[in-house]
Amino acid sequence: MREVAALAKVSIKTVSRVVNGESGVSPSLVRRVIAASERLNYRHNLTASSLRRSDGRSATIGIVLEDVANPFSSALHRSIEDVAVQRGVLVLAGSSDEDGDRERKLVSAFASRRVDGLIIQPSSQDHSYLLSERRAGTPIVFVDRPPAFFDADTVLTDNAAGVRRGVRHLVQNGHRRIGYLGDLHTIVTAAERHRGYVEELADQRIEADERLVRLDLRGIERAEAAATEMLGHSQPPTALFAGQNLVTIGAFRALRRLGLHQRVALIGFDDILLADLLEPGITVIAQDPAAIGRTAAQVLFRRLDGDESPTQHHIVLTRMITRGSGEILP
Amino acid sequence: MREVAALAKVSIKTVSRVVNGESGVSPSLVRRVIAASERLNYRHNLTASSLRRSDGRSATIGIVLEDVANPFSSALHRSIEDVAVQRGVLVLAGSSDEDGDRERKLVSAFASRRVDGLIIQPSSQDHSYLLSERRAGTPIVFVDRPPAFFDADTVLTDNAAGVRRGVRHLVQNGHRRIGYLGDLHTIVTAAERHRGYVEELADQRIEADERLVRLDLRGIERAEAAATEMLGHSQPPTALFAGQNLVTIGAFRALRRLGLHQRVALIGFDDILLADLLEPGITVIAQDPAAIGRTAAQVLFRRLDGDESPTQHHIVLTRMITRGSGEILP
DNA sequence: TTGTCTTCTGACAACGTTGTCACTTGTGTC
DNA sequence: GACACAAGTGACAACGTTGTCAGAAGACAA
Repeated sequence: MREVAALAKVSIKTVSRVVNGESGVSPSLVRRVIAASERLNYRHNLTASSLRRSDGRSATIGIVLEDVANPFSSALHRSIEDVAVQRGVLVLAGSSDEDGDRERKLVSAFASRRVDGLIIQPSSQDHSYLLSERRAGTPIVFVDRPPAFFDADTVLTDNAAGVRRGVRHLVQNGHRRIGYLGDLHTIVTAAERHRGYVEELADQRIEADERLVRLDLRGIERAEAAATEMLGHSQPPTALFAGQNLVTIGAFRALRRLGLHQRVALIGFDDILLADLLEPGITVIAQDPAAIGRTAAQVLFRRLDGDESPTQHHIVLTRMITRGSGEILP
Repeated sequence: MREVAALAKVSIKTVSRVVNGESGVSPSLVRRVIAASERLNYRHNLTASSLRRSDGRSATIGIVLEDVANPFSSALHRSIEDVAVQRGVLVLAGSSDEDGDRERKLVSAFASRRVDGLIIQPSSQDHSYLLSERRAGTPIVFVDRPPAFFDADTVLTDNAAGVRRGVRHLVQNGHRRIGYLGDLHTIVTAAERHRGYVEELADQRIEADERLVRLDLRGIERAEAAATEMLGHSQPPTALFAGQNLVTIGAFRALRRLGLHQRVALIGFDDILLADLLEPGITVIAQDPAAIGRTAAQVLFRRLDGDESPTQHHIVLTRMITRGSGEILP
């Protein structure tokens, strides 16, 4: 910047004004400064700028995802990015791998780089550690799952309602013995989905049968094994509800291997790429990650613009996509 | 930092030494400084640090992907992140959407934030604009596709060889009329894959038939339409090679709709989630995005560690995964 | 002419760090 | 006891910017 100022024969302050597009610089000087910048290949240093600026903004936000490569998380990432670019804000992303410790380390690394805001898909069981960030003025929005021991804006899917919708669909098709396969019960969303199953059965006056419920199924193989076992019982379910992505795939594999995929109904939570090309196509309760990410980013930027209203809790609705597997009759 | 120094009754320089883990500070002072930092909830400011540091490192790299939410790109992202975290480096990611202009804007935004290095999955047709970054000392690595008008380290898939392997597999199974469906020919990798098809047919002494080649198929629908049309000819192909992800899905849809999925062979480039659950399972030439990302990150960090050897060009091999669709006989 | 106001410009300090260098101890050697 | 040397510590400037404030130059009215 000093060199540009020297070449343009102005003070560095005037260069700063031009670079920041401030008004009150005569057109002739603006031209000279721009010409000098281009000739010297000058690039504005945002880190120095944010250090000096009164608001200290870095035009960067940090997001903690479960895994940047996981389809749900990366869809969140993309829709957050789309809102951010419109404001010239860049996104630092990191994967927590369902590990509270990595989540904390990422937040700390983001904080060291003075991000303007944080969006977190939480893994940790206790978010009181975020109090210091909050005190430093960093807005924080939680997506997909609520925080624990910490009050903050959230954007969540209505998990229980989505499951209830799917279970009701199965009941309406005449099913009474509906199996449930769920993810780790410690994950809040998984617990919510299981609650939806239990409540809908109760509402439909169908007696709960604990032999038809298997939780803590992490990954495709576990789910496949559990489904295979459940279908081998003397009174097997006539329909299955799978509470998560990979669990759905595992359940479908089990049905296929047992030759039951055209006889036992299946509904899964979360859409699956190519689900329409399978035989039968898999009926799912689809989340809307793009809407979740977009909403979260909008809430975050409103906070950055000074919105100090009480914490907001947004719910994004699910949608049932019928493709065949959920419409198999008992 | 000043406050911490005051509370610990030392100079701010000593606090700096402790924060950076420099040797030569007596244990008692280290304890006092750490205690004071914790009491004041002090957080090291990396932006100020990198501004002052002689090497100017920000412990942040920037990556330009085609789309952070696309499975191939996000797998790259994840494997780059895995290498970066080990060095305490964070990743700024952005999507170019196959648009050279967005690519340039992202690079410029990264440069303003003084990233230590760049990894680019290029969209632009001319990378000479990167000369100024190079001159500023920022190492740059290209992944998936080579740069144009610019010499830099690359990590690429051997596209042509992968396609040849698949086509050879079809020929060995007795096919002579093999259709080719490809992505935009302006994308270098797509052109390479098409070249592999042409060359392997020539090697196998099979005459090229231009009615069996359709390029510039962007997206599932286009591919589905082109495949449908090609299969309707008087002398239809007995096998199809699909040069890209979505093209494979489109081709499979067309085969299914025409009831030919058990009669016409299909091999696709790039693996597809759930391809094993379809009927038949789809045989693919699988890339290894994790290996590409890992290698690229390793090359980048070696450059950051001072490696000034001539530009390196790494090739990551493909793997054929047979699942049934490629083993259908004519 | 003088005074007042507006518009443009620049000098200087400061943001939170770290590199440089000089100073103060303490230890060991002759 | 004098001296050299190592280890620990701090004062100060500097990194590249922007906020503050003051001053110069010109326009206009009295």
